[in-house]
Amino acid sequence: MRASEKAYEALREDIIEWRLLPGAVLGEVEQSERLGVSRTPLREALSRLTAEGLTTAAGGRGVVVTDISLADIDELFELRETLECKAAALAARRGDAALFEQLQKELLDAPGLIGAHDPARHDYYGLVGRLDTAIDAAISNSYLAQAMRSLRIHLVRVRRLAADDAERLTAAAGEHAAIAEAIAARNPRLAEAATTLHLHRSLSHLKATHTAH
Amino acid sequence: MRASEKAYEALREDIIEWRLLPGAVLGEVEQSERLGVSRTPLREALSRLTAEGLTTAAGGRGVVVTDISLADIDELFELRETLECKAAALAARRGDAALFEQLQKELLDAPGLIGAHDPARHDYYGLVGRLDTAIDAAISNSYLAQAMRSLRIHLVRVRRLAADDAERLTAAAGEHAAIAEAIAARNPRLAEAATTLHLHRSLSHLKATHTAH
DNA sequence: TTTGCACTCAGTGTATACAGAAACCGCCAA
DNA sequence: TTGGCGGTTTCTGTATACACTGAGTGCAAA
Repeated sequence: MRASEKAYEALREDIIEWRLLPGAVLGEVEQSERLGVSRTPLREALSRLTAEGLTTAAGGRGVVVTDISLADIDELFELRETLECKAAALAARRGDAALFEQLQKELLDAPGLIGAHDPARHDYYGLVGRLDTAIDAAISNSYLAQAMRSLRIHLVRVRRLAADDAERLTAAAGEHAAIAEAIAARNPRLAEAATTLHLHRSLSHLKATHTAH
Repeated sequence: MRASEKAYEALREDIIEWRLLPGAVLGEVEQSERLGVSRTPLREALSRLTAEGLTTAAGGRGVVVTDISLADIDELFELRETLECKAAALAARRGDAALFEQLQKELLDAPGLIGAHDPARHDYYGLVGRLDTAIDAAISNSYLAQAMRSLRIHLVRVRRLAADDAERLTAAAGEHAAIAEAIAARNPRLAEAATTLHLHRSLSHLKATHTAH
């Protein structure tokens, strides 16, 4: 793997996992020594992070990890609803019904996954990730897919703020199943509605746990 | 101005103005000599361009200018309609009515600008740009605004393909005026409808002139 | 005591040298 | 004639040295 790639992955993980907190200054020399690469590939990594919005250039004094406020989360979900509703509707028109039927079945069995001994919810998030991937492929619109990918980077970071309690995840799995069902049924409006519902519930849960802290 | 910024602007202009055609290979040494900067800032410029989708990394052999097919234009407008309709609706809810009333008036007078001796349509595009900026500001959603900005980079490039005939520009000015009017009237659904109409007409015109070539 | 200026230093921005990898060309063999 | 293999070459990827800018601090003067 290229050194710049390695540095990028490492820094992104550190930011998403909240090991590097908002406001932290990422000096080029400091980080290049920490990650064992030279300044040139590290600069490239910082450029990518800044372009994605995970860091911001603090004129002259390195880059700092961007903060995420409650207002940001609202904005993020506003865009997310716009993009994902459109994506779900398009997937319902263009997607492979059999694939989404299969995903629906697996999602209905997801409560079993959540109950299992998997602290990181690896299986569950993997399944949800497969639904995302399937939708991305079904919409066959690279620009929309790209916009959703760049959005998900921020969402993963926000997700870490919320308590991943089993109750919410079980409900979320059901909502995801409803989305998959609507797409499999080739019903764009229903897919949109199911997505809207899911996102509103996610946001409510997020805000509830966030304000609790 | 920083050398990397200078290189980025120069390359972006060259690509948008179709001086660097799709498929053109941008070698680091070659371009750094042409633009009078060293390879390091040029690499940063190429990274940004690739992140934005104007170029793609051609594994091992530099980066190449990306092509834009008719299918790409369809995808681009699919995303554009999604984002701009949402933006227009939000602007209608949150925007400053007086500002958009003013813009509407100016847009209704735009046919005068188009008739004037201005081969680059500088005044006209400036006015449309002010409407875009006003909407960006009104939505007060940095993520949505960012998504729209990255989209516009590609759109400017596509616009150069279409013949900027006075007839179409005059009609477009009227459509823009309708959008501004709907926002000023604080009517989200109307703003959305006006935007949908405008984008469909733009796309039709684009396709008509494109297939003519 | 406060304000302004200059000096210092840390850190980025740029250039360049070197290493490694991938593609192209030519040659040889089947 | 064509396919494969190896050398050469040119490119990117990385490291590092140097320059310049901007901020912080300390001292002096009002």
